[in-house]
Order: sequence, then structure tokens, then C-alpha cells
Amino acid sequence: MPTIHEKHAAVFKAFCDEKRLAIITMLHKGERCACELQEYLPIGQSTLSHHMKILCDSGVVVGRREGKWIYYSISRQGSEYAVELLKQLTAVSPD
Amino acid sequence: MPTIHEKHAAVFKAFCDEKRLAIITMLHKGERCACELQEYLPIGQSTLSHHMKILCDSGVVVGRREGKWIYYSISRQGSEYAVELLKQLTAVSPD
DNA sequence: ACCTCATATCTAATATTTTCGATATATTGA
DNA sequence: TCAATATATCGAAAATATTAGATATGAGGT
Repeated sequence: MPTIHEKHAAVFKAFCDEKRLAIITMLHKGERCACELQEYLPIGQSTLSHHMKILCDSGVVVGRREGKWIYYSISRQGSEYAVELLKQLTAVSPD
Repeated sequence: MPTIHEKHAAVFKAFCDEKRLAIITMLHKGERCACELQEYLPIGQSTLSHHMKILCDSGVVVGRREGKWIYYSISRQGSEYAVELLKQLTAVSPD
């Protein structure tokens, strides 16, 4: 059973790796399937799949299957959650 | 020379480790010196120092020396930067 | 100057993450 | 059903992060 800190850490794992930030940046303009992402990244297919899993686990990215392809995009809901969580984590109690 | 993604990743490294989240949580109520933090965490002195360095490098935490002690606290400016950066990173272009 | 205490740095061990190649699964089309 | 394509999972190697103990630095007091 993961602790609350572990769950929170999983959200920000999305953003603490260079390659994943590159992937997120590529999703700014909208949905991209894995093969498109791979085309622009110097990593193998299984490595990309591993990063996509971490991104999806964080909730910040979601995948949508369409036939053989999976289209990934930034989740508005997941992103908002991450921002709210970050605000909470860095809030200082007024005293 | 670090890439832009590496610099951004450094900000979120603060939040992707359980122990660091525990430290940040301890700073919610205000300044704490390293010895106070260590008292409540099951880690050695050098390990705490290592984590404090990562937290300070992220900009989210700042240290203030007072005599022999260093008082750490959450940086309002650093936190706001992190929140804004997160918003930018997860922004989706309206098209 | 010396001693003490708080924190940082160094070094090495261990743990975790990233990566790749091979294989498995899932979907489509023939 | 079989072949082809996209993605996931497995297993192992390489890279990186975390950790602890030893030592160094820095500040205050004697």
C-alpha cells in the first residue's frame, strides 16, 4: 500500500525527467500517437512505452486507443490536479 | 550546460521523492533547522543534507544561516515559480 | 588558538530508474 | 486463420539516485 507521499511523488515523477518533459512538450499542440512521438525522440520503442506508463500513472497524460494506435494527450483534469496539489504542498500556514 | 528540460526537471525533483515530500510537509508550519528536521526523519545527517541541497536547488526551499544553524523554509517565490512552470508545461494550445 | 557543535562534502555501497533487445499481446486487413 | 503493425511486458545491462560513515568546513564560545 503506497503512502500518501508516494502517491504524490508519482504525480511529479512525470516532470522530473528530461525525456518525459520533451514528450509533454510534444503534446502541447494536441494528441500524438506513440509512433509520432518516437519519431522525434532518440529512444527505443520499449523505452517510450515505459515513459508513457509513468506519464499516464501520474494522471497528467491520458491515452486513447483508436485501432492499432494509442493517441496520447495532456489531461486537463490531471494537470489541474497536479497544479492544485503543488499549491497545497508549498502552502505555508499563515501565523 | 544543462538543457531547458533539465533545468525544469530540477524544479520538480523536489516533489518526486517521498522523503523530500515529508521534509516539505514539515516546513508548512514555518522555518525548521536541519537538526529539527532530522529529529523527525529516519535518515542520517549526510542524507538529510543531500536532500536539502536538492530542495534548495529546486528553488522551492531556501536556507538561512543563523549562527551554527541553518533554518530552512518554503520559498514563496520559488513555489510560485514552480506552480507557474507546471501550468505552462501542462498548457494545451487552443486550436 | 582550541574545542564543540551544526552542516557540507567525499567515498563507497545499495537501491532504483532508464534503457535496450526479445518476446508477448492486441488490432486490423487479407 | 494468418500476416502485418502498434504497443506492452519481460529480463538484463547501464546509468543515476539514495544512503551511510568518515572527514571537512564553518561558526560560536572559552
